[in-house]
Parts: sequence; structure tokens; C-alpha cells
Amino acid sequence: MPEFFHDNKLYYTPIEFALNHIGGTWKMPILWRLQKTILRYGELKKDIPHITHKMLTSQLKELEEKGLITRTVYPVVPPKVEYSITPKGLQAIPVIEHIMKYGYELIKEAGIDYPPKK
Amino acid sequence: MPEFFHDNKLYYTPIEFALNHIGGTWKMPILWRLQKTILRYGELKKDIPHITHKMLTSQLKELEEKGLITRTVYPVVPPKVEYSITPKGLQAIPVIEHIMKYGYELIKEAGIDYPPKK
DNA sequence: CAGGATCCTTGACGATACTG
DNA sequence: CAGTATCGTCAAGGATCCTG
Repeated sequence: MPEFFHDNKLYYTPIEFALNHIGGTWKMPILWRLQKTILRYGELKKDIPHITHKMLTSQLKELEEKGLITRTVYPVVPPKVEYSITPKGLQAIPVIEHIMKYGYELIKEAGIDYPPKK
Repeated sequence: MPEFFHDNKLYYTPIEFALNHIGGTWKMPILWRLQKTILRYGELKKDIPHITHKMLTSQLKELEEKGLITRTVYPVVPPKVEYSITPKGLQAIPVIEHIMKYGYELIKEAGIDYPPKK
């Protein structure tokens, strides 16, 4: 696995390159919500528990820069901004599905009560 | 996606839980090498370009703690330590395969020369 | 040969306040 | 409503040195 440069950043493996697109705590949850619906900033914020304003903004920006989502601004007051997934974003959905499924397996095997019955 | 606690750590999604097991720059490359062979510390070190001593040690320890690999020490001098994958580790291989494939797709679409012909 | 310990830099992330 | 800007904290990770 030789390394390579892209966008002024060094990557060691294809895995690292992939995780740079969809890795981290929030990118997959965001893409997951957008896979079938267009959502406004505030809707995403409400839908994703515990994500902070700063993280949501920065992650949305990164996803847009990488071409996985599209940002549409409506010139009205108060502002209205919609986020939608692109074909390139849709390409990540099957991968996310696998990772999520793997996560559920691990949770089950760990004997964790999930989702927790209150 | 409700959150849950495990091992004194808070997780927000199954995705995050999964990435805690195989995420980061090095865990998947390590598991990938071990999927069909038992390797010594020094062999892994040589096989994985650019990984530092500290990272390899810490990642191996984490993978062992999570039960994805086994560490076998031979009481000889100089020391000989072998690492092998467990059934739980093998469970991650298909997921890694998907992420890697996704990474290759992204690299190709980005027009990156990979692997680079020198 | 394998790996622990230490020091240091960097950047990820949260909290808060401000703006069109 | 959506987004910047700023500040502070903390942990990931690199470099180096030491040990059985």
C-alpha cells in the first residue's frame, strides 16, 4: 500500500482516503439522514442528537467540499438552507450500511441493551 | 439513534461504536495483514510503511483488548511475539473489504495515479 | 527484539458570543 | 435561521531515549 498526495494532504492507504471522506463521528450519520430526504440545517440539527452547532456546520462544509452533498441557499429572511445528497454521496450509502450493520453486531455481542428500553 | 455507555465511554451511534473497533489510520491495515497469516511485531512493522513504533504498539494493544487479535509471547531471548487474528477479528474483514473498495473507487474518480508508477 | 516512558506539537472539539 | 469568530481544553500522535 504505497502512499499518495491529494489536496495537499498525505494518505497512506485507500482506507485512510475513504475514512477521510466519511469517517469521524458525524459524517456518516449526516449522510444517512440525507439519503432519501432533503433537509434544512435546523432539521438536521434536531435529528442528530448531541451534535454541536460547530460540528454540524464544519462537517456539512467538508461534505460539500468533497462533493458528497449539495448546499442550496434560498435568499429569504429568515435564511433557508437545504442540504441534499449527491450521486457521489449515494455511493457511500452501501458502505455506511455495512459499517452500521457491523456496529449492531458488535453491540449485540457485547451484550449491550440497545436501543435502551427506558 | 440513541446513545449508550460501554467501557466507561459514551457512544452516540452504532457507527461510532464500530469505528472505535476498527477506525483510525492503522487498525484496518493491521487486521488486513493478519487475516491470513500470523506475524511477528517486526514483520508487521516492516510490512506497514510509515507506521511508527508507538502507533503500532498502541494499536496492537487496543486490538488485543477488544478481542480482535491474539498476542503470543515466546519466552526466549531475544523476545519473540506473534500476533494472530481471532474469529471476532475475522468478522471485521468483510467490512474492511468494502471500505477499501470504496477507497479505491474514490481514488480512481479523483484521477489519482495509484499505485504510482515511479 | 519488543515495548515502555517521556516530552512535545498539533488539531479536534466544545462553549460562547456575535451577525446578516 | 443559519453561519462566523474566538477562546480554551484535551487527546492523538511523532520523536527520542531507556530496558529486560
